[in-house]
Amino acid sequence: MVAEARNTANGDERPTLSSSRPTLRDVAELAGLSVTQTSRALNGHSDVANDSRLRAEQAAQELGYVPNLAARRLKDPGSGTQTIGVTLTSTTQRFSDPFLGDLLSAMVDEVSCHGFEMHLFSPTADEEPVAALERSVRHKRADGYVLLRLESDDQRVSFLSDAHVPFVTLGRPQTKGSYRRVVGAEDSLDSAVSHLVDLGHQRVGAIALPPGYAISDRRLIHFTKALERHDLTADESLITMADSFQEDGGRTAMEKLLGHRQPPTAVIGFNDQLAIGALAALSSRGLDVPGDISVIGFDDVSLARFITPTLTTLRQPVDRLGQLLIQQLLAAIDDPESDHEVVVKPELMIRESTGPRPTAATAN
Amino acid sequence: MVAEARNTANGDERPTLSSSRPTLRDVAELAGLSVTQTSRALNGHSDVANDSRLRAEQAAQELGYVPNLAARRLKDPGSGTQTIGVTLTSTTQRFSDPFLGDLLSAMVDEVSCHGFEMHLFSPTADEEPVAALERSVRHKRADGYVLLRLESDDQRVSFLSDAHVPFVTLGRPQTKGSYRRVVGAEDSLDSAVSHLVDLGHQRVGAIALPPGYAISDRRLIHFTKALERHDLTADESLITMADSFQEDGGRTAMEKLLGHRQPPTAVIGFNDQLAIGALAALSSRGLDVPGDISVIGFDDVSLARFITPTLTTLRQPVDRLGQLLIQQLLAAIDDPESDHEVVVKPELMIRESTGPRPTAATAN
DNA sequence: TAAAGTGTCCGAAACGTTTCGGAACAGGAT
DNA sequence: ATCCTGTTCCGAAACGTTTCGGACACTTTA
Repeated sequence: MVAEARNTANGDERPTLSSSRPTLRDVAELAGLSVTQTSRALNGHSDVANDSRLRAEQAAQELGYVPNLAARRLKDPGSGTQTIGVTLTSTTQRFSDPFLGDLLSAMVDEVSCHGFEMHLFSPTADEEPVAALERSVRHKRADGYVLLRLESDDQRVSFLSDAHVPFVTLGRPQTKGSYRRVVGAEDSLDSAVSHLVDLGHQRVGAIALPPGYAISDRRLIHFTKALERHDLTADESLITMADSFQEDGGRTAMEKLLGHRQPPTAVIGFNDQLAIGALAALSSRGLDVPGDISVIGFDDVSLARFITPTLTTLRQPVDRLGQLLIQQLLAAIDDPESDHEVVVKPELMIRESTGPRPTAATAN
Repeated sequence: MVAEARNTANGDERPTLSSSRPTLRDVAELAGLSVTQTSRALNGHSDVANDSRLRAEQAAQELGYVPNLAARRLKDPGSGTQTIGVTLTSTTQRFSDPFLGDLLSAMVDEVSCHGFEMHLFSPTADEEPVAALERSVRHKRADGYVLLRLESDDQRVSFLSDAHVPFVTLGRPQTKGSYRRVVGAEDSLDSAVSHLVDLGHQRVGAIALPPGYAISDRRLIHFTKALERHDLTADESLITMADSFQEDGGRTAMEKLLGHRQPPTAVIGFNDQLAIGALAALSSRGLDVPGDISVIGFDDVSLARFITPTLTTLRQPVDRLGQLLIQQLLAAIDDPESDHEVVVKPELMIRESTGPRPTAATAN
């Protein structure tokens, strides 16, 4: 009878498709229930009869009911936004890096698998990196955050820790605190150095990432450790800091190394873009790779297999990294004060850019 | 008297700083105003005394008041989310393309300049491309959308048009409707062909983007037009569709072209990744670029300057594209039914990968 | 003096949801 | 009859904001 009253009231064919979205009240009327019961039915509470639940669900279906998130959040601020935030450090450190681009793609996919959405933001030009994050947190835009391109002593980590907001990091900053993180294996660079030593190289140089980032320090430390483990003298002058994460940084760094009075016979770029920049520098000097000098990269971006020579590099399983980051973050959202570290081991992909140490070692 | 009652009720020193965020009521009490007036003061309405406005602002400042977005949106659904949505077509078409990565970066920057946030999403593996968009629209997650990687007859365009949701596209789909779009200049490929003709080339091949995308068709049309304009016969067999946007697609396409009984002496890849894949194919065949064959790309990703040989390519001003997309979208949000097209002209960057037509033309 | 206008203010209602407290009812045990 | 238990239901309040309509005190105009 209630249903009948509804039908005549609303017109014949269509159930109030008129203006805006149907509300819970509309569903309740159609189902012949109170708003309360309809809410409980749709949210799977226990004290609702099976029959009622069915009617409620069917009515919701029929009306194309979609709950109003604003209202829900207003009533129950703890309900969360079903959104995760991803933040970049600065406007100049961006997705030009194909590694970051791929990582982002992987994260987007994993996020939607879990029914979440992704919120992406960066500080404006005149802001501190942490400012954009503060804004997002204040507005409760996301349930948790992924921090990329960590700085050595990253303010964002301490801010989120203090605010008790869940987050996950790629890489391990110096900042103390309990949180979840995904990091590369400690000994990743060892296999690269090992490979070079097997080929007879003694003087192994490095093009390091710009200082100030957590990952820069880490890779540097593991590189020197790897050298020591192979009884090579860690010659400080064979390590050059690049001034960017991109190809041009790699090129100028390589040129600096070639100016050395006794240049290395092999060089490891701490990411693929740096290595590719190094290759460009070598090519324009007329040097042959790997004939005159061997080059190794880090990340294994898709391009590494398509340049000439193809690039020997430490492969990071970028899809898996993205998945892990999101999974860890969701775990952190469920259990805020947790502390966990997932280690992922890069794998050396041997290609054309590495070869035996040249016999007459003095190039240039 | 009201203020006095308030004070005694709340205790002496602190104005209810206890637990969660301060509300408008707290600000009002501190300012000695009604909630109504405080709201109007903070929102810059006209019927509030200067003195009151000052007190309200100061109180808000002191309490660190941040308006509750959920409540605001609940009351006034037209107020918008200050968010724009960016959607990708499918999970496999992602930011591996450095062009898309750079574009996204540019958009993120521009978005934050305008005080907006960005919402990024993609359909899950088993969804239609339009499904993720529908979800986002239903939940009113964003005020408008940027559509990338448009398909020839893109369902998302018609869906958003029908739903009267503002959006902007990169490229021009076939779907009719009035909306804003940013497109490359019609004659972009003409300068590339012109350059090759100047170098004496007669047989110019193309590695086209996979079919089904708006941009694929467009570039193809302009390519053949450019050939005609230079009185070259448009030999269909010299045009190969790549089966992906990435390097491997370019490689296999190039190999196919090399299998031609009379291969082209110059090839244009319709994006840089395809061109780089082509270079890889040529290199593994032992062919010299540009000695044996010239190669041109499209986009000018940062890498184009660092491979060997450096890549002649049509530069897309990616930062400007990103800015324009966002600006157009914001304009569309202000004026929903607008129709506008912004044309951006790519510029030919001549580098090492193009040279004179080889004298003994029959390679291989 | 009355009417009309101006500048400033406020109470109350509304947005759509969830939840608290209790009500109505059935059945079984006392 | 009375009490208890359990199931199913609902009214009303609450979340924090904006806005509608009206109110008050003054000043200007007729």
